[in-house]
Amino acid sequence: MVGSRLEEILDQLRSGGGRITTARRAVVSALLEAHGHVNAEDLAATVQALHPDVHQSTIYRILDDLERLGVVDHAHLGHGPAVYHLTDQEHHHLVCERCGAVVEVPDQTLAPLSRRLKDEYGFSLRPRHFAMAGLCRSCRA
Amino acid sequence: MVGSRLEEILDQLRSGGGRITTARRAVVSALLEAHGHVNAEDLAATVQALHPDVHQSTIYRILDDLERLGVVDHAHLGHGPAVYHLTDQEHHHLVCERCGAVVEVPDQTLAPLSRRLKDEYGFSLRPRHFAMAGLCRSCRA
DNA sequence: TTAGCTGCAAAAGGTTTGCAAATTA
DNA sequence: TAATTTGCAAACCTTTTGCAGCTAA
Repeated sequence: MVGSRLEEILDQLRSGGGRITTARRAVVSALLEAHGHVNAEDLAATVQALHPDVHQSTIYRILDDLERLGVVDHAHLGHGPAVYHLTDQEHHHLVCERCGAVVEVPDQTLAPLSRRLKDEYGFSLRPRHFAMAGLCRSCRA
Repeated sequence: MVGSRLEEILDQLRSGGGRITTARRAVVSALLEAHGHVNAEDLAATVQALHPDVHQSTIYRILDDLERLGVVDHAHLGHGPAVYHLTDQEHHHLVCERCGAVVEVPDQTLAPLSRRLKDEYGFSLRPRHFAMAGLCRSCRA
């Protein structure tokens, strides 16, 4: 149920010392609606449909706050703007360099690589933050 | 020998219908000197040390041309500017989200993942284009 | 009441573009 | 000479910031 997830997140904000404002409620709702990756502009459009005077800069600030709380993460899926999503909707992104299609892959697909990088380089992969580029099925000639 | 590699690349430019100019020669030299990833600004600094009036926009245009020729590739290693490198200096990048350290890993480390993504998703990974984020040995607490 | 948010406007950072002048082949 | 490149300035796009006013607690 989405409503309770909303309240859960707002509670996290509250207990992190934050205040519940219209803008914050709206941004979290929009993220929940988005069901995946959204960029700040689309998020703004969704929020502003109901609350026209929520400024884009406020949205960036809220996303920042949520990210600091660990509720939201963002990824760079190509040359355009970053995309944001709730951390419980996590998945890895494969982005087609030609057509821009985004393929989502589950955690366990990256797990072996992740283990190897840790063993060989002491590096803890956090593979959600950046997308992996390539060519999708239909674009690779 | 670097000089011949330079001529090789200039030949590629020529046979691609391009002209050899001071700016182009200087950018390719700077790329050869760089021995790895450089961002446009650093590249500009190197070029401008000898040719002060080569403009930054010219450098972007040349990098674009070289990329179209397949001689150069770029990657996004974090939130900052893109970094460029010659395609024969290819390697994958692991970037520490905390301290910015860049670890280079060889192709074959990514090969199993690459194979799997192709099998399961029909996706051809081109993993050089985007860096993989995480925490380096000294930063993971 | 008062710390914390927000709107606004302006700036920042990286990159791209239009155009006229310079240069290469 | 003709077509490409270049320098410059200005625009662009995404994101950040300073500040004064507003609002949740």
